[in-house]
Amino acid sequence: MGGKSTLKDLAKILNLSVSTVSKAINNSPEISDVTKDKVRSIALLNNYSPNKLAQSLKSQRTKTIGVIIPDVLMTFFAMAIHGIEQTANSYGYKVIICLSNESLEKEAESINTLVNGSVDGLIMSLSKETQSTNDYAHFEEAIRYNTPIVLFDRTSDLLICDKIKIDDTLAAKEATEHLLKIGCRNIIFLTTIYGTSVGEKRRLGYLQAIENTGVEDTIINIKDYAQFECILIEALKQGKIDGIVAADELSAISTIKYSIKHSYKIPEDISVIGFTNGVLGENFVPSLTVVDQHATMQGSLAAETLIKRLEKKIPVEPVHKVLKTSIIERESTLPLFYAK
Amino acid sequence: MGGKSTLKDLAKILNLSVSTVSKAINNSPEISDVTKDKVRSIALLNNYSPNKLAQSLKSQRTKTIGVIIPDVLMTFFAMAIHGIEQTANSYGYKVIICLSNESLEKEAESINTLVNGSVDGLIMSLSKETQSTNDYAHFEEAIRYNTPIVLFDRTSDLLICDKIKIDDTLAAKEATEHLLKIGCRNIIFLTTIYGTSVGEKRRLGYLQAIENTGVEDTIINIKDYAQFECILIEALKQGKIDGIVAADELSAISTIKYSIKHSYKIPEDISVIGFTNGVLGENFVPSLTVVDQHATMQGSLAAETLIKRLEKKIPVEPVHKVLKTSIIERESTLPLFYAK
DNA sequence: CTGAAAGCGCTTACAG
DNA sequence: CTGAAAGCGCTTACAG
Repeated sequence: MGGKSTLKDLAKILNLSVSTVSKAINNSPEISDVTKDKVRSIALLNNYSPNKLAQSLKSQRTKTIGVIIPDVLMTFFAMAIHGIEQTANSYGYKVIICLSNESLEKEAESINTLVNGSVDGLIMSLSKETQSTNDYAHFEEAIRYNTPIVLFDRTSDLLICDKIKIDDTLAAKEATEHLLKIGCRNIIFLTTIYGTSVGEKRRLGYLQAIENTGVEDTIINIKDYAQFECILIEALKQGKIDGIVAADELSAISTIKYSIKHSYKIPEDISVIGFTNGVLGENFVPSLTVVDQHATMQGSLAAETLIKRLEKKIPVEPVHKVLKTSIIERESTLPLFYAK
Repeated sequence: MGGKSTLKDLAKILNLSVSTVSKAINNSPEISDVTKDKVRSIALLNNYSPNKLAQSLKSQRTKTIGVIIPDVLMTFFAMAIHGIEQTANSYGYKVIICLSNESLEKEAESINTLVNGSVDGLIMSLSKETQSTNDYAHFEEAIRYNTPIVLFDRTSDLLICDKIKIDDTLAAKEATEHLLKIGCRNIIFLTTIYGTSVGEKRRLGYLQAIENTGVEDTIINIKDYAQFECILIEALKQGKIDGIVAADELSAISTIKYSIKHSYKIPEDISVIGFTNGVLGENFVPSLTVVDQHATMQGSLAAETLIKRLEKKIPVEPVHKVLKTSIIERESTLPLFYAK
């Protein structure tokens, strides 16, 4: 009644000491059942609930995990958040979210504000800038505070910590091989996420796949969506492209969109495969064949790993989990039995 | 060096009292410049940064705001988060995110865990279940704790607090009128968010728009996406539908997708208008004409309002801000000059 | 079985 | 200008 009640308030009402009340509420075996009952009913009556801040200060644990990701608007990260949140909650943990907006500085700020008492641990996917400059000085703070970090998706070999990811090289290799299998012979790799670890590895996988197949390698790197159409169409004019591996969801969709606009038929003329199993690709016409990176699962595993680490339920060596990706065949690629 | 340093640590090193060190660090005028300098250099050397938990316990302010939304995967909410996060950060606030998953129970849990010390205030958009059962008992806890709440988008008249929203009725009316203007005469309203305040209001706006125009009202309410195609096509067969107002982004896209699949031409046969200006509608072919609800702006305003409320920079009467929506004309509706 | 005391890390009114 | 003391709300080792 009228604001939050504290242990002190209850103690006064009950004519007991704060310690006794505390123990009663925490069901300590030290306390008699009679007292426990009395305390509990008064606690209920006064809607008592312990102050989390005070508990955290005492226990040095917040039961909160910090999540720092580049962007909520990318389907992949929205799905990952979903997984993190669900799993964290099931273990009784809350989630604080910070967005780096692909900026190293904001990533650093986020680490610094979270690390000092606000969270027990961190789940991160690195910003573009961090990955391209390879500058990890801003992680020092987290290390000094002994705050465990779990990296997912966009990870780095220079950071020693738990990691959840997919084998991007292998995934892109398989995606490219899928195009080869259905008969594509002029396959290009298109990326708008150049500079990220995953973009780089996917490029590598593409190159590995076409090695010794006689397919020539063409990498298209688009920095600005404003020039997407122009660059893509120019490339399509060069050779008779029949397959495109796009490094993320939106660029795959854009590829299809502009190709169709310029009278290329998808998948008859060009088969397109993308990354991330999101609503965008699922609902597009033609629907997008994608490499499923199991975003929700990555998030969920990251949360589980972090929590087990915090609760010391896993061995000290860093966890390095690599999820198997799978290809979801949809309409943007020729079906296998069509194979020329 | 080796873990976090506290005021006590610094005091010991400096041979000063904890109080003096605290004041020096907070640049209190009570302290001499010489001492301040000494304290600061030692603080820097030991990477001292104050423990947020302890500060919060003392000041009874966490500088954190809790956000409870139904779903991150809906573009609208992802955009809103983006706005909230950005604005909150610019004011030096952190953001804790909880997802209700459209469930009243989870919404209640989130309120309860956040309200007790973890956050200074709450930004919420109500879950479907909360809105359809009209049960607000779980808000009691927030009220008792005197935690200010700002509601956005999915609000309720039964809750007295700050609110940021759009005029959904008017927006749907304008959307429908847009279809009328381009010549549509058989317009249906399609919704998958029946039971939410916004869904209901949009339905009303549609009805208002067609009143006295001779257009017959047809409401299609789809509960399960598995039946979307079937229900939609059945409806299209009934009459010669030439316009569809869809209550959200995904249902608009699905409408277009299945219509095209069944050989209807968009927009030549049917013009489709949806809600939310997201990547999905923007990149679809044909691109989607939408009512822009200014999701990011709603989030940003919600954050600003909450923070001003917390810092007592606005009058006590609840803020009720209604954003003007705008229609973004794209390819899924006939252009105006085509009007029959 | 109950309570007084110390302490988590900080701030601030009060003395000196 | 500096410091001792109290307190934010809790927990827990120690006495009784």
